[in-house]
Amino acid sequence: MRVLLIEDDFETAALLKDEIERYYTVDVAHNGSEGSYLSQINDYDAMVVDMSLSDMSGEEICRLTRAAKIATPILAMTRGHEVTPKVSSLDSGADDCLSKPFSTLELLARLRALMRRQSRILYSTTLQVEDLYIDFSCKTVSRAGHLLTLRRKEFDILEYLVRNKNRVISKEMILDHVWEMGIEVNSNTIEVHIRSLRAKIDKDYTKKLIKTVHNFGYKIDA
Amino acid sequence: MRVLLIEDDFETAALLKDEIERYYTVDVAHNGSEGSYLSQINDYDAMVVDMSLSDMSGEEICRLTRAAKIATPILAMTRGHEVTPKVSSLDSGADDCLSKPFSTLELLARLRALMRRQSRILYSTTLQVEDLYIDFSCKTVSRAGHLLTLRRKEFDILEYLVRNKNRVISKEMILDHVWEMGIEVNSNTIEVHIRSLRAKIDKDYTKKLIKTVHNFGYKIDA
DNA sequence: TGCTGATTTTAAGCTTTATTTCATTTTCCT
DNA sequence: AGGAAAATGAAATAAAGCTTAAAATCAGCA
Repeated sequence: MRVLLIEDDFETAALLKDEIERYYTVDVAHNGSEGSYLSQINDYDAMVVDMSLSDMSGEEICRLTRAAKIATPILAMTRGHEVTPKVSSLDSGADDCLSKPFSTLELLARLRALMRRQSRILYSTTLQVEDLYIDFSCKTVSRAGHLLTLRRKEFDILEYLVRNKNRVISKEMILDHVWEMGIEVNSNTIEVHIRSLRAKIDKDYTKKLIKTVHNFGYKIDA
Repeated sequence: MRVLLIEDDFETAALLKDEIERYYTVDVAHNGSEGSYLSQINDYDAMVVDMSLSDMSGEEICRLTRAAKIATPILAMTRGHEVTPKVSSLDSGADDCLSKPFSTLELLARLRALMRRQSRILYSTTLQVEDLYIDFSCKTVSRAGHLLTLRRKEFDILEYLVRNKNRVISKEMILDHVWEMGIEVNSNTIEVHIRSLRAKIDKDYTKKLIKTVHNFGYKIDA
C-alpha cells in the first residue's frame, strides 16, 4: 500500500511520515504543486493532504485530482474544529477529514478505514491471464490448476504485471510501484525476483507468460 | 464483532458500554454528529443509538446512515412506551427498537438477534471448521469434542479468522476488528495471542488450523 | 481503597524465511 | 565478434515471525 503525504511544514511532515511508514509505503511532497504532480504520475492507495498549504490550497489539490479522474481516497487535514473547513474539503473531493491537532492513532485508523472502503469497490478478489489465476483474498496463485506459493515481492510484481498485461513494464516502473520511493536497489534485484517468479509460474510450462523485452522491460501477453 | 454505541448521557453510555463490551468490541460516540461520522468511517457489525440526542435526532442518524448505503443493523433506544417514537425510528431505518428503561439482558439479546438476522450464514450462533466448533451465544469453543477455555482476545481473534476462513487476514485487519479504535498495540502482541491460541486449539492435533502466510497474515482453511 | 489472580502487552533473543548483492555466465543486438 | 543487457547460482544481509519471561493492566472482592 502506497500513501502520498502532502504537508508543507517539514517537522510535521517528518513526524507523520514516520508514523504512516510503520504500516504503509510513504511518499512526501512538501508543497501543493509537487503533491498534485505526484498524485497524477503515481498510483497511490491513499493521499493525506494538509488543507492549509502555502502555495496551493488543499481543496485545489482535491479538485485537480478528481478532475484527472483519479479516485484515490483523500484524507484531508484541517485546522481547528470549525465545520466550514470540513465541509469545504469534503465538497472539493476529499473522502474524510481530520482536524488538527489529532493523534496519529486516529490518522492511521482513518487511513485504514478509507483504504478498506476503497478496496472493496476497486479490487475484485481474482485476476486471470491464460491459465494463471491470482487470488487476492487467499494471496495465492495457480497455474493450470496447480497452487503455487509466492513470496511477497514476487506476488506484488506479478500482480503489477498482470494488471498491466499486454504492456511493457520497465524495471524502473516495477521499482516505483512495488518498492518505496527513494529506495535504492540495483536493477539486478528485479532480475532476480523475475527469475524466481519464472521458476514458479513458467518453468514447467511450454507457454511462457513473462516475456523479456530486451532493453525495455518485461511483459505478460493475454 | 464491533458495535457502535451512540448515547449522549455519559453515565448511561459508560454503563451500556461495559455491558456490550463483555461480548463485543465497542466504540462510543457522545453526540450525534460524531456517531454519524464514525458509522460512515468504520465498518461496524451493529449500532445502538439513543433516539433522543441533544444535537441531532436519532432518526436523522438512521437516515444518514442508510443514505450512505450502509446496511449495518441499528438498534434504536427510545424513551417511554408510546408507539410514536418506535414507529418513527423504525421508519427512519432502524431495524429494532427498545424502550427505556430496559434490562441489559434484553439489549444484548436483541443485539444478538439483529446480528444473526443480518446474514444467516455469516452470523449464525455457531460456526464450524473441521472438528472445531465455536458457539457465539455462550462464547465457547471445542476441538474434537473437548471443550476449551479461551480468553477474550483469543476468542475474538479466532472468531474473526473463522468468519473469514479461506482468506488471509493480516495483522492490521485483526487489529482493526478486535481492538477498539484508537488503541495502539505493536504487531508482536498479535503474534503472542496467536501463539496462545495455537497452544489451545492446534497443539495436540496433527491438523493445524491456523496457518501463517509469511508477510501477509494468518489463515484458517476450511 | 488496596489486594489478588488473571489477562494483556511489551521486550529481547532466537529461528526461519525473504531479499539483496556479488561474481559469473549466457543471451541479444549491431 | 564485441559490448551491453539479462540470467544464473550461491552467499550475505535483512526482515518477519516465534518464543519466553517479565511488566503492565484489569476485574473481582474484601
